[in-house]
Parts: sequence; structure tokens; C-alpha cells
Amino acid sequence: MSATRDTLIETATELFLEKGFTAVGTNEICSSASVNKGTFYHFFPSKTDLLVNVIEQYADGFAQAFHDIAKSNLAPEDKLLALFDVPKAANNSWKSNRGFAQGCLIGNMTLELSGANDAVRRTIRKALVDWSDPIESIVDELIQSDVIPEIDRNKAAEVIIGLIQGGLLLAKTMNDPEKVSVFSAGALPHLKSIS
Amino acid sequence: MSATRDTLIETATELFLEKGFTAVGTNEICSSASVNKGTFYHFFPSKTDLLVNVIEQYADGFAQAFHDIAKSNLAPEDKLLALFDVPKAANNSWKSNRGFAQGCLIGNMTLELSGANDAVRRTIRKALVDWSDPIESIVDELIQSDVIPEIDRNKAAEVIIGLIQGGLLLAKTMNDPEKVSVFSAGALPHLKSIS
DNA sequence: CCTTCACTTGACCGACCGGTCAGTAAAGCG
DNA sequence: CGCTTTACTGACCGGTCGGTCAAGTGAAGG
Repeated sequence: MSATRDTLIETATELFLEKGFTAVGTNEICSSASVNKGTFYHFFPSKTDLLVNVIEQYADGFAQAFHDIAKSNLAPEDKLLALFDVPKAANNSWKSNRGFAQGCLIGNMTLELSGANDAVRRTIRKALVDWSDPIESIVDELIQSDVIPEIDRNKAAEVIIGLIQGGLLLAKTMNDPEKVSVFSAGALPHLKSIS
Repeated sequence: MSATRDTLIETATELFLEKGFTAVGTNEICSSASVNKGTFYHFFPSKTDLLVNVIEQYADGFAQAFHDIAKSNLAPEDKLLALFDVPKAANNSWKSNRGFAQGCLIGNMTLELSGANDAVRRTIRKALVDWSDPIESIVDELIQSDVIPEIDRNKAAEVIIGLIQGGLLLAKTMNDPEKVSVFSAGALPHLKSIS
């Protein structure tokens, strides 16, 4: 759309990941992005609307990466493992640039705002559905090739997203991006045990 | 210590669980607790200091519950399952009272503040160590009774805490306390697969 | 050359923020 | 009883919050 608009979204993404939504003010976003207050409100009707756009863009990046994995020619077991590499890589590069693990914007905003703001909650729900899509197709492959028993695809995708988010929370707590994948090895046995 | 002080901690716990730390002001805490601003600052030097006390008390409750499970006469496999019931029960009663899942204060504060505030981060780290203690003893029992292979107790406890937190995040996202235990059945196979 | 309009500027708004403080009330104690 | 300590009151502080607005600026289109 606009370079200024993109800059605002990128800058806000970084600040929200670092400090959360409420703790970052519009003044801080504007000065970090070298944009004036009025310009901010030319592009976004409110701070919350900016957040919705930030979440959408952030979630799209992950959805795309998951989709690429699902469509790759890896073995289904390796696709499952590869899912965990996406947030791990993001956290590793973030940490080498800023010195700390970022966690995941979706998880962060869920815990901070999902109880308070409807628009945000809806955006997050949609993001998780978009993530489920490629993950369910990987689960389906695992079922078709008899690696895991016949289980509900949606429920299985939910488990995998939960494992990824749990790993990300550990990573942020311990400030160690490698923790993201403490669950990668256990994911397959975990799925096998679902009835 | 003091009834007023306790009221402030209890009220703040509920508000922080619902809206997060930054989004709740001292005025809101005071009016909800029917306490004056000056009284607040008579008992706590700062809003952050109140949070530290809130986290400590909250974490102690869980640590105590985990400890009780570890010392019970349940079979080790059932102790493992029982761990997941603690946050699930808390979320269920919360939801029936207020209509939404609370998540976990430790997880929430980790994502919101651990990147920003040293005192809070230290308090959270200590809380997780206190949780690890009884969990490690359950893991040890599982190893002694040959249910799972010989693995690092601390690492295994970390996995379990991660599974619980991941489940809590799912529960808050879906607003369904039952999601807390999507990982309970998978926890044992998960531990078996750790090398 | 002139109009148009998306874009940009930065001063400004009222509300609310965390925190302070001078003073009052009551309880503990010699 | 007087004296000290602890609990409590609520008006008040400077500063920051999200958001507004009147006044430009400048390039594209006729």
C-alpha cells in the first residue's frame, strides 16, 4: 500500500513483540518509525486497528511458511519436525539481533488482550485457523501413510499448535530459542497416543 | 499480615489475570478493593512491588498443590495426570464465575513483562523452580518404576511445565478450560520419547 | 498553470497514569 | 494518661496516554 504504512506495521510488530501492546504508546511507535502522530492516524483509525493489521501480517508469514512445508516433498514425519523450525529460526535471529527471545506475537496478544478486545480476538482466531489448514494436511498425510492412527485432523492440529506455543513460552521464559523445539521430538509419539 | 493488604493482593490477582498488568491502573485496583490510593502505597512501594507479591502468592498455591500430589499415594502415572487437573480446575471455576478462561498468571506475566522488568523475571524464575521440585520427584518415581527411561529430571519437569502452559494458552484462546488437559494423555508417551 | 488530493506536519486536547503528601484515627504501650 | 507507631484518607502532582485538527506540501492530471 504505502511505504510509510509498512514502516509503521514493521516498527509496531517489533515493539509489540518486545514490550506488549499496552506498554507501547503511539508516541513511541511514531518516533521509532520516524513518522508523525498525524501521519499515524492518517493510515490507521486507532492503535487497536494498527494491532489488527500487525497480527494479520505476522500470522500470514507463519501460515505461508507452514503451507510451504506442507507442499514440500519431505516425508510427512519430517514435515512435522520442520513446523517447529519456523518459530525457532525466527527466535534465533531475533535473539542474535536484540539479545532476547521474542516468543510469538499471537501467543503474547492472546494472553494480554483476548479477554478484553473483540476485534483482536477475532483476528487471532482467524490466524489460528489459517495455521491449522496446512498442519491438518500434514496430519492427514501421517494418517494416510499409517504413521499415526485415524484421529480428528482438527484436534491434532490444535495439539501441534499448542506444543509450538508451549515451546515458545518456555523459550521466552528461559530466554533460549532452542527451547522452542523441546517438543518437536515428542510431537509424533504424542499424536500416536491421541484416541 | 493485614486484611487490607490481603484484599489488595487478591483483587489485583483477579484484575491482572483478566486484563494484564499494564492495562490495570492503580486507581482501578484501589476502587475495586475499596481502598484509598494512599493506603495502597502504604503497603506497597510501587505497583510493580504489588505484582511481585501477587505472583509469589499465586505461584505458591500451585506449588503447594503440586507438592500435595507428589506426596499422595497415587500411582506415579496418575500423579502425572493429576498435575494437569490443578490448572484445569482453577480455570473451570474461574470460567463459571466470570465467563471466560483465565489462563495462567505466570504465563501471562512472562509474555507481558519478562523482557522488561528484572524483579518480575526473577520472581517468575523462582516460581518455576518451585514448581519443578515436586514435578521432578514424580518423574523420578516414573523412572524408578521403569515406566519411562532414565532421563534428566529437570529437563523432564521443564517439558511438563511447557505442556501445562501450552494447554493453558489453548484454553484461553478457545475460551475452553477443558483444553488445559489436551496434553495430559500425551504427556507420558512424550516423556518416554525423550532421550 | 492550476486544481486536486493523498500525504505530512506538530501543536494541542482532556483523561488518566503512577506516585506523593500532609494530615487524621485508632491501636499498643509505658 | 501521654506518646509512638501503624493504618488510613483523599486531594493533588507532573507527565504521558490515545487521539484530533488546522495548516501545509508536492506530485499527478487536465
